[in-house]
Amino acid sequence: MKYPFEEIEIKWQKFWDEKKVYKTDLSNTAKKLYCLVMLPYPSAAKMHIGHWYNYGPTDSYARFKKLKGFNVFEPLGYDAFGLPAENYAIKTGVHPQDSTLKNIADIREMFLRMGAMYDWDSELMTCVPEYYKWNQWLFLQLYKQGKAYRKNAPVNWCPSCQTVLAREQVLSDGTCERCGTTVIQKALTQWFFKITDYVDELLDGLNKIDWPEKTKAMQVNWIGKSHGTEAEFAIEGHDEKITVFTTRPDTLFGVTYVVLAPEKELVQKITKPEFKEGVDKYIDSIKSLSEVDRTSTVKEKTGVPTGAFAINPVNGERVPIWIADYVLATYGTGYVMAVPGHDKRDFEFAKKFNLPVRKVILQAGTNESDELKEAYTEVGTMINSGKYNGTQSDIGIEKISANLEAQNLGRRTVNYRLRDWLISRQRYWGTPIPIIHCDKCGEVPVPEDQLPVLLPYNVNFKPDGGSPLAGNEEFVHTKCPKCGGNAKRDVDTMDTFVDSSWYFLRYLNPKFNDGMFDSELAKNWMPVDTYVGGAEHAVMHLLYARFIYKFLRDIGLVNGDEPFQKLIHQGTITSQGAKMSKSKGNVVDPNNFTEQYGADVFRMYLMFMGPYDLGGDWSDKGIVGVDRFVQRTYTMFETYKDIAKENPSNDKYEIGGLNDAEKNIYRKVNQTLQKVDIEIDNFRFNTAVAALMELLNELKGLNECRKDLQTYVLERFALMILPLAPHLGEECWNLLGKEKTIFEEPIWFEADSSALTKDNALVVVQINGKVRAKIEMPLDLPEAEVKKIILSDDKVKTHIDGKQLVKEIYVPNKIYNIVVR
RNA sequence: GCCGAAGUGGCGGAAUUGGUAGACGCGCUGGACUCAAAAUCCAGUUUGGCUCAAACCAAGUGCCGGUUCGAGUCCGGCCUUCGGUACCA
Repeated sequence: MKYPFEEIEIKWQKFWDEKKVYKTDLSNTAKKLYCLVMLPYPSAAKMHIGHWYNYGPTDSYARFKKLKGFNVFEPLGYDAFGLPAENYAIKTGVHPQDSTLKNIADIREMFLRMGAMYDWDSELMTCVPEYYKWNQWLFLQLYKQGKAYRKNAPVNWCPSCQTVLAREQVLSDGTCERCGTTVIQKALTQWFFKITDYVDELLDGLNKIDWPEKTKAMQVNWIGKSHGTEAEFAIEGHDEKITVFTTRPDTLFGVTYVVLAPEKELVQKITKPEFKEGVDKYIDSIKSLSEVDRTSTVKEKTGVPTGAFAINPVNGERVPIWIADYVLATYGTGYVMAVPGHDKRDFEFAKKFNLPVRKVILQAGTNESDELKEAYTEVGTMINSGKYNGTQSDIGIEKISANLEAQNLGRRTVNYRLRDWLISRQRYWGTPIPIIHCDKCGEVPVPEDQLPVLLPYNVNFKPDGGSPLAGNEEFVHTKCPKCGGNAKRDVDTMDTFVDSSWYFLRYLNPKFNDGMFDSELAKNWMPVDTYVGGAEHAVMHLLYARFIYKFLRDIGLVNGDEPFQKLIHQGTITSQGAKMSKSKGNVVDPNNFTEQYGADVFRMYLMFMGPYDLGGDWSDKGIVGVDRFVQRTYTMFETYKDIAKENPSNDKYEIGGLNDAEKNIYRKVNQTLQKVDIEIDNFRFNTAVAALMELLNELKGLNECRKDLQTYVLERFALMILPLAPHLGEECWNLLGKEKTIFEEPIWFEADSSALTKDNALVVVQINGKVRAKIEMPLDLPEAEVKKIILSDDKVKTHIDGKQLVKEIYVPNKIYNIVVR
């Protein structure tokens, strides 16, 4: 009979639900395992194959761990605030709350259909006051410590999303991470979280966690720590100084000009009157450029002189001050000393504007008088550098830095690329920022007992350039908590990455009323043991969550320094070579396959396709193979219906007491047990499925085994397939005639180690590295015996006859390599 | 440019510490069953040579070179693809 998946899937889902088999007892922490998967965003677009690929295999891992005796906590929630719902509302008029709740219902249904073992009592969504109240509370705690602050700064503005973005949310090509529109720069007063307070810890903590090296490298690069020296250049005729940051103080003698970022205020102060027009014009021309154009490395460098001069602290030399857009106001001090001889960018710039190039580092094997064709940026011997001449430049770095410090003209310092996290959003569908602006008292935090600041339902969320909440009079007008006078609420909402930076703590008790989360539970259940999600969050979510976790630790709410111990990235499933998206029209609907083959086959096929972290281009070519495997499995269990009732198995069999067919199968099943165990544990589902297929092929000889051994084998087969195809697994177990289901009483069979050995060894004979024969012989034979057998082999003889044996290498029970001449 | 990962049959992909390359699956070919087809089952399937066939021989894991008794795996130099990042001083 064909495996009736519709019937069987519904049957077990209902059963699991009724028995509440997935409810985790959080009071039992002896063998706790927190398995977390990044919470889905409930967008209007239906779940696609990528979702199944993310959630299905992770659930299989969690189930496997449960069978292995772990007390597994596997929760699920919804990242329910955010732009797409609001944009959808603008387009269709459907309120974000309504569409979001509907989408959540759809997603939940899909997860049930998948047969995932989520603890539904822990389900949460971020868009309800019970949740976002605690975003506000978190904000206030950060605020109290000066870690949430407001400043006017040039920020990234997405003209399409009509909101500012954090730096991490701007892609490398200068476009918006969400919508792909080119982001522009705007100076605005916005709220920031001071992630930079934790910068060193965020860097060092990476050494303590089991994450993909690639991801750690991305965070390291993003944080961008660099050691260097600040040097002070006096400005001719001004009291102010220009402090530059450099990683190469050894090249200070090669400075031939100084460059300021055009937007720095100092520029206005020092520009000579006769240069003012040129400078103003230049600054204007820069403003009209987008961030993409501005930072493009291909673009020719531009700049203008200010007419002012700076004094080099090491040699008192007078050098011109320029402004140029290749110097960024946001990195270092915004001022740069230019050493064209030994910096690529400075070289280019100097060549273009005919500024002098001075060689101060001599490349080994070249002459002082050789003209520099390009900047030499490596270590060399210092020249034209006064008393440092002849010094190796890497030593010169130390010497000059020490000297600057001694003269109070500079200091060694550290610079970071990481900037504070901009969390304000000029949008509606998010957490209101709990701040009141009072004319008298200024910025006043909403008292904690007045939280949550509710997000009003009625609001005009059509974009008109400002925050939608500003249009809701009732929301905006309030009393100042300090003086009682009329005041206005902050009308911005928070970046949704705030929601997702601590949701995993809330899962432990989403109904908790006395705080952000149940701190006691968190102390017992954190860190998350295994976290699975997309690599695209490497420098956004995964950095923010680490930061917030460290802050929560500092205010005593959690123990430990890192929230996610082990991190796994699932690969991306593409379709026709591209990411699946509605606009490309290449979205593959999972329902096509679940309707035809059932959830188990589909899940298993996704796992069988290839390595989990690789992803790949979608093709349904092989799904019939997995379907056949499931059909054959089901047929086999039907054939042996109720066998466990009539012929209970032993826990173990003595190899010696088995006939050949039994021996083979007994060994194979135990080998597979060991293999499947290791493979699933390491998220190598493809090889786990393959091992089970191999076993099934071997079980053709099952009817030649004694009955109770048949039970032994089938019990193990059912158990192994269960994490991968949960409905089928339960059904198979049930067919054996078992009273209890596996998930009521999770068990796992350990492999019988005595069954993993072989009777014979197959020794491969190589002659000059080429395989010439394969000879079966008893295990662990002394080498001399082995040699005797091999040299008497006909095939071997033909290859060594008449030749001289030079060398022999024997790898016991495996390889015998003979070198002849 | 820099950082990271990958490149294996017609296809998806296997291969402890260097030790039988191609597991498992798809597809294809042949056969069984069938009036026929589908489904299912059995056998074969890296390429080339030789052969009725088997045996056998040769080549083969992106390219070139190296280390080694032995390299998909290690080392050096490239090429391609995919991610990340990009004037960071």
